Amino acid sequence: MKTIALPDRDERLVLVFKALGNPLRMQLVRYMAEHPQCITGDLVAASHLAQSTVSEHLKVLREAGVVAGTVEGPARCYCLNEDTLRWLREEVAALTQELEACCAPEMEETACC
Amino acid sequence: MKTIALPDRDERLVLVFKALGNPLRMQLVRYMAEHPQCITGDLVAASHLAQSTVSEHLKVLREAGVVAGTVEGPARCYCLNEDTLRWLREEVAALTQELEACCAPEMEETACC
DNA sequence: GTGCTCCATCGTATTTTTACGATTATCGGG
DNA sequence: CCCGATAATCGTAAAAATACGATGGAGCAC
Repeated sequence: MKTIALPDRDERLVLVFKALGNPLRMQLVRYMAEHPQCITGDLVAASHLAQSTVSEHLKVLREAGVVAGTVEGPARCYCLNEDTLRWLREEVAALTQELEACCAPEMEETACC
Repeated sequence: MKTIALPDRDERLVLVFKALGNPLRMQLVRYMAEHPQCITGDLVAASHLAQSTVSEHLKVLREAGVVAGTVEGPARCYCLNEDTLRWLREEVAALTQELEACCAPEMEETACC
């Protein structure tokens, strides 16, 4: 807690959550899930927003490791980073499990949970 | 896409991601995972921030359904909402699976992914 | 080289988030 | 009923995120 920095793991986790915690970026991610080989221009067209805006959002997703963008001729081909998504799923699962180990069996009346 | 609202599912997903996409809130969640019966005051003490600040963050987590706060005498007992975390894990898993169904086997050279 | 297409970055205005102190509300104990 | 303890809410200031047009840069065709 306090002023001390978060462990790298949580820092990355927060970065990924923050990247996914925006409506447009969520839509971009969904679009990429449905269109595995898409280019920035496709995403711009689908979003109905300015090209620069979409580009900024793609940067956030890139920096969080949620997507990868490879140069494909003059364009850039974007796709989701499966490793990150798998890692994210496991981190969320770990949170749940940590809980079950604590709150699990017979403490119904002891307190809130 | 466009100006049309997101489906409820994505709206909720964004809300949860946004709630978790903040360093302090992440720390609060971790604290709750380790201390299943904690009170607002505990979280305030651990965070070294003003009580009102922590209370606002707890509100964000509550409204996203990430935590539940039950009245426990004059205090409020907070704990993680396991249902939400399980749901979140499944949503993330669904994203990954959707991808694997598309990009899966032998398209190594066709494009970026 | 010139030009063209595609995209990232820059500068800026607007909106949202964050953090704080002060205030208000609620629950018990006397 | 009044009090003390515990938290939520309000008002405000500072910081960050968002969206845009304009500019700049990299790749390819010619």
